[in-house]
Amino acid sequence: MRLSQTLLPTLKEDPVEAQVVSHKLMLRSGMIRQLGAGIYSWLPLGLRVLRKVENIVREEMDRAGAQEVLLPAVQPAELWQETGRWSKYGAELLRFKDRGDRDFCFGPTHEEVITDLVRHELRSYKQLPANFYQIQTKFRDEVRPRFGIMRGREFLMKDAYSFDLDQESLDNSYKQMFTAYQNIFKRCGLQFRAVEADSGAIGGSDSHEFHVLADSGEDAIASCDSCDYAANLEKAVAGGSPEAVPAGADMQKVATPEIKSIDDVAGFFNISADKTVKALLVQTDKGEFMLLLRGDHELNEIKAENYLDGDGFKLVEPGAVQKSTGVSVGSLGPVGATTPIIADNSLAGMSDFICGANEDGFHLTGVNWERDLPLPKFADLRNVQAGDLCSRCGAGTLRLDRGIEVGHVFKLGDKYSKAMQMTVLNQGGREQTPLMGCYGIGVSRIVAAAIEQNHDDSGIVWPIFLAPFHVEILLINPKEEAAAKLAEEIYEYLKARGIEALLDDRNERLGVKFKDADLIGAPLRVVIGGRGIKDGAVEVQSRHDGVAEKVAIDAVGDLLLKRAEDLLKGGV
RNA sequence: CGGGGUGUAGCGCAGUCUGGUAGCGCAUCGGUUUUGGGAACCGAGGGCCGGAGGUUCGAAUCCUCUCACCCCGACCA
Repeated sequence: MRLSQTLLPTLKEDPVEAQVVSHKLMLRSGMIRQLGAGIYSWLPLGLRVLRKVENIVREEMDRAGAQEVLLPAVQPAELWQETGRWSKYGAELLRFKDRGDRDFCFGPTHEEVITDLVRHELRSYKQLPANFYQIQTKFRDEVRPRFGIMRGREFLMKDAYSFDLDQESLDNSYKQMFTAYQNIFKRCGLQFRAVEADSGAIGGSDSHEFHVLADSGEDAIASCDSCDYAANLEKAVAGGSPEAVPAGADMQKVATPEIKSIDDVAGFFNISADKTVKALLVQTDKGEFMLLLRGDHELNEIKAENYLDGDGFKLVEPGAVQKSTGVSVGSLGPVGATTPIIADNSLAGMSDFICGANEDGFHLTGVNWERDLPLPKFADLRNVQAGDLCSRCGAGTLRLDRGIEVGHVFKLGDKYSKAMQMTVLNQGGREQTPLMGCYGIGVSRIVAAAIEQNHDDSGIVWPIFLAPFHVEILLINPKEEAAAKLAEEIYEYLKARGIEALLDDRNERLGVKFKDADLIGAPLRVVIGGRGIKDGAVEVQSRHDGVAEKVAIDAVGDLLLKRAEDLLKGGV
């Protein structure tokens, strides 16, 4: 590609709206431009990278035996009503009507559509297992889109859906996808980790997320320092239930005016927060519940919601707490409470703890189970913290990292196939509901994630397989005839041998070209013209380490070819 | 959804408090000189000041209503 004929609007300065480095660099390097909140146009440079990711994903999916299809982006409401998701999916689902006043949505995911297709077309167990995938634009009307392409509303996603006759076969399909995903992220040059996950709104049982490790990641992931346990924060479980310690103090009611938060309480009694117990009032369609957590722990709403198994889970507003219990939130406590109580596992061994007295302006000290209040139900309700014991091996401790979720695999079971009455005839000639799996990859998000992991102060440092170009040919001055001719020759030479080259043949000053080349981040660069050419030499430079070397003109074509091929072989 | 902020030339901003008919830097176009890390000088073009309504002799500026975008929060007892 010739830069003189390409739309590549680079920016000297960081755009004010960009918070994270990938967003800044994608704007500065002219890869994308924003059209609306969470909606972006892809310019030629960005599109090339997007296509690279897409092709890697496509190749690995094909290799894993999946078949590519393309499903409609616009979907009729009827399908979503069949599975109940039309009412359940909420405001994230972009809905609209056609001219006949019929309801439609722009697909945020495609379980319904693929199941509908397959229930009409698959009749026999002999056609299973089957796995269909597509690479397509999705729309999710996110509460708060941010970080550019990282959390956009419109984004490019690869989604795959597997159909198997029985659990064993599903397990196998799942494993195949898991392996394919590892291959994909490796080829993209990403540092990633697969973690256990909650299956969330899409539903199902087994589930893993693939996270690219980055400080700017929106998700927290926990991993054990001594075994291979890794899970996202929603799912991670801390191990080691503490031994019960016998009571040593009497229960006392203490006046605590203006003491509301756990920090206040800990400060007032001059103790650490882990000696306190906090009470939270939540509600579901099954009524109100009081949840108890150690003062220094955080509620994990997903765990609580799963445990209570009711719809409409939410924290009761402070005002409503007052109305319901007669106590303000700051003094809420379990002793004498009339709402059903569920306590986090970590409270099982606690003794002599401090909690709200269920009376405004008072707390209780020296509280003990069974003596002062009945033993409640215990459950895992909290987020793990760094340093917690590992629940898998019991020996290691957990650490927390930030991750960008780039892939997610689920075992859906028969959730959708059953709801949509998809059956095939089994070997015995009876109708049987197949089991499904679904497998997503955020294709556009990978582009951002890759930049988060591969950049320096000057710009992007692309891993070879995602690089928009393998080589940038930097022609110092197009008016310098010998140099221009040489640049053209190298350009054609590389192109003919399958090496993607960008020729900067613009009539720009040298500094501008260098800055843009750094931003764009092609792994290899050759500088042609100026003082070098008089000595019969050009300069070959690696973006990765910045090392430059003088190369004789005759040798440069082959050297670049070799360098590029080495990189492509090594996948760096 | 709640709170905060910003909309003025392609981009970044000043002007708004105190109304008088729009300016700066970068970018763009023409010219001259320059040419190994974002050049210098001379000249030029480009804006119904987010939109609608109102107040006024007069509105970017004051009032009302809207739309868009950005940030923070929605993990707290």
